[in-house]
Amino acid sequence: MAQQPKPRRSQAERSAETRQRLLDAAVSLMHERGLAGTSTNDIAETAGVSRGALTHHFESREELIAAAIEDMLDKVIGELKSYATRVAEGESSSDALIEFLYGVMSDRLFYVTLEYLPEARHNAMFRHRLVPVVSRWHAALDGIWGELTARYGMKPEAGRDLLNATMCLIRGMIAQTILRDDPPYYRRLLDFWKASIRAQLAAARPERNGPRIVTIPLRGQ
Amino acid sequence: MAQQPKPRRSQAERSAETRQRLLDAAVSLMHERGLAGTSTNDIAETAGVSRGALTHHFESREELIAAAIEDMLDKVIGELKSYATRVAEGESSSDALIEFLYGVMSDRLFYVTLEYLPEARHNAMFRHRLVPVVSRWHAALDGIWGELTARYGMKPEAGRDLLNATMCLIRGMIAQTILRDDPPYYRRLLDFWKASIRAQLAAARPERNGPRIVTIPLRGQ
DNA sequence: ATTTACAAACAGGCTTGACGGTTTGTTTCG
DNA sequence: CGAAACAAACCGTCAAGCCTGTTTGTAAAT
Repeated sequence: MAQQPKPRRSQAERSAETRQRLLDAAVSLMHERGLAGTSTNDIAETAGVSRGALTHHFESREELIAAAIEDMLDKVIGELKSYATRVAEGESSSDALIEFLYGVMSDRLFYVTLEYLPEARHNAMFRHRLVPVVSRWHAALDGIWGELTARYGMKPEAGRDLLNATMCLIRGMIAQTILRDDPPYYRRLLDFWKASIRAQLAAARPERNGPRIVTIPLRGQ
Repeated sequence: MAQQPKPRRSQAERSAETRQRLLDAAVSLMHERGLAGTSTNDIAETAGVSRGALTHHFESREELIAAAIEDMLDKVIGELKSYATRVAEGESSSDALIEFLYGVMSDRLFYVTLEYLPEARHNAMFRHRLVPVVSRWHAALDGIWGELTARYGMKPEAGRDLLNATMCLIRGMIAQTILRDDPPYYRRLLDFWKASIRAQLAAARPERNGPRIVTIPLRGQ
């Protein structure tokens, strides 16, 4: 019989852990069963706490869901910033960045987003609660991308267009995976996009190694 | 007292109208209140028929929702095909096509799609029911786009990449509108994309009017 | 001892699918 | 043709299930 591990945790510790377990459970269930299929009962059970504990920590289901999304996004923003420092140290290509972004989005992030977007669309309270968090996420994205495009001597505005297009493309791809299961298709599309970005970045600094893709049409002139 | 307009409709006519009213109501409500906020009660009320009539025509809520989506998609496929004939007659540019596609998607189509995608993701029956309809939609898209790219002498594969990227971009943009209300942003992004497509199409037929966008970097060489 | 964290039971509301009954249209047959 | 038999469309009600938020009770920390 092992000694019971009871290190007499402080209230703050107990509380924080319970809260975190609930947040994690909420995100996992949203991902696995969808928002509609995620009841407060399920969340409490998955978290291994009672429903009473849940109602103690969160005023309503909506509040819990919003907090869970916020927590998820903050963690991903952390990942993004740590990646940004690596880019700043010159350890990244546009290909790698696109691959990284697609990885982050398709791991769980955008599938969970697809779960709560409808709710955000029809529930103003919920939406307003989430907008600032999403803004932080975009700011973090802008930072890392600005780093990259600046290095290529690209104008910030043009770079931002490229970033925004990239993110929209990734969103659209992931949304499509739900009704079209075709990995080679997505692989091909992502490679196509990486090549496009490479070409545009190369075109942005013609003084260095010059544009390689755009030279092809010159034969015709 | 006006004569009651009772042209003694046949059973088939009565039935078809009731059914159609239910389908239309279901799509409208999905768009306005979301899938979760659309009960069979609401649908029957909006359609102006009794709930009994609803259960008579559709075995279950799920079946009704699926039929409504199918109906919506089939109608849009119709629009698409009629647009395709206009393209075949040479009455369209890539700019106009992109604008048309964005218009179709953002009018209702993709917002409704965002409503049922989560359900499709977690409900295999529902998903399998929808896959063939979505395939028809993509086939219609391929047709119209192939028409356009062929006219520009572009290889079918390259053209398809462009189409797929365009559709994913549009999907991602529309998804983003829910948490980012910023029309100029979307306008700008769409214009950016139209320019990109124009450049790629121009590059595909250098023998005609030659590439205009890609000539800029030549100064540096 | 008092506040905080947690637990369990409860009540109200909503939704879906099922069922019996009614109206309307169609077909059969004298 | 006309009535009767049949089938389809339609209506209103009901019961079972689930979910959320509330309330009441207990244990743990300060």
